[in-house]
Amino acid sequence: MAQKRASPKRERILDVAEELFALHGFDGVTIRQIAAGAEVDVALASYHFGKKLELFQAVFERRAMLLNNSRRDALHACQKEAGKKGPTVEQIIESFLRPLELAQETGDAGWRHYLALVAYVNNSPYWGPRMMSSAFDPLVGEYIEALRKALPKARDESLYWCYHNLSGALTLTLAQTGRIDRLSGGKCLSSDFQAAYDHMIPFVAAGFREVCNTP
Amino acid sequence: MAQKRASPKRERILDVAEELFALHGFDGVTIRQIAAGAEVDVALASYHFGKKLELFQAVFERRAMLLNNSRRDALHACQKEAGKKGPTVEQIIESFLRPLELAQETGDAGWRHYLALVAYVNNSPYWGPRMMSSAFDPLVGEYIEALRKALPKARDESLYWCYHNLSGALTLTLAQTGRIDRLSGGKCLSSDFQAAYDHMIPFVAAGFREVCNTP
DNA sequence: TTGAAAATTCAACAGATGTTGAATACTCTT
DNA sequence: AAGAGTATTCAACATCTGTTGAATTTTCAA
Repeated sequence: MAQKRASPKRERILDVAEELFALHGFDGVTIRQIAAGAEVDVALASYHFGKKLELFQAVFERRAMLLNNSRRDALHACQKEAGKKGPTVEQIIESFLRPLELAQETGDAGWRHYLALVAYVNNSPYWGPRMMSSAFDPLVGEYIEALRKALPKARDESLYWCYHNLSGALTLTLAQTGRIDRLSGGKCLSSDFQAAYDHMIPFVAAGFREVCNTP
Repeated sequence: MAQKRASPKRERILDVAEELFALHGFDGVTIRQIAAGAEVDVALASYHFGKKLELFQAVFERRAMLLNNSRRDALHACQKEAGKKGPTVEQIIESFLRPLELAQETGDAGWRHYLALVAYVNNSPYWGPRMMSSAFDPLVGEYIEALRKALPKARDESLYWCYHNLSGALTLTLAQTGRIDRLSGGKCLSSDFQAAYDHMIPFVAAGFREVCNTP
């Protein structure tokens, strides 16, 4: 049943589920924990979303399109600005990463939780193939085409493996495990997405150039 | 109770648990599923390992020391060979990644499952801080010191963020989600660790140089 | 205000879950 | 072969799980 009236408890269920699924995964969270966190009866989750799996998908899809639109706008903007010769590798990667940071700047903790959930899904051999490709692959294809244009000598395999490295570095960042905090003795913070991207962009761009410019 | 006699069923429990935990995570696997997979009674897991959490830890620790030793040998070997000036960034990263590949060459599927489990743990905001640092951080510290010596101009933050990028790219590789297979239309295979490292080593080395040579 | 539709709660189910204590089978030393 | 120690199974528990149908409350247009 589609919602007909504003139902704040419905949103609270999504918010709490988002946070808990990101932290413990699909099987590590019970409907009762979500209901308790949202201060809501257990049955309400089923009423609004049906099965547990459908709630999980609803959480995943709620912000997926917003994120895709934000990224697509950033990519097209830098393509328009670069003109006929096309954007540089740095500009393309920047347009891939910075939208994630803007989402954080709103101060909304929900986006932080959501990105950790995407990291969980993307890194999972079970959920990854089931949920990532339909939601994100089309836009990723656009990015890879843009990168191919910026790196004309690149072989296909090199391009995909390089994107894989970018995706991995990004995924571990979004997961916010706090491991770098301890490893660096507090010099680096998992919560500091801006610092992460400031270092990731030149790192990844240099990697692409090294691997994709030398056939 | 420590095992006093050779008990093949005990090993089978560890093998099956390794595979299932890697695929579905700690909460996504039941003791009964593990017992069924190992063709063993449910109670046997408790008899050998105690609580479910202790079984999980036993699986995680079984190969941790073997992996650490293999990596430490590789690092020390390339340090010895390089002499006083120390190994290059490529050599250090090679000694970090190639042992993972050798573990696969034995043909033992167990190592493949184990590495996917490490990826799951490392990417988890819940398990990462609890299990990774005690098992792997000491050796990671050695690697970072070696990298610092090879990149004398590097600031601490740069060094840690670059290692974070390396760790992320590696983690997604170990997870073997098969996403790159679909994305590349079969040109790249998640199961091909050698191809992954062949591209990852120059990619990451170039990234380190770019970020850590320009203060 | 009334009444219907939507939102929410209540109560309960059937099945699955981790764990345990007692019972049985196995293995090896003497 | 006897027997002690180990490995394994059997049977059962209390608790928790997702889900559902009925009852109740809230919302809002007429």
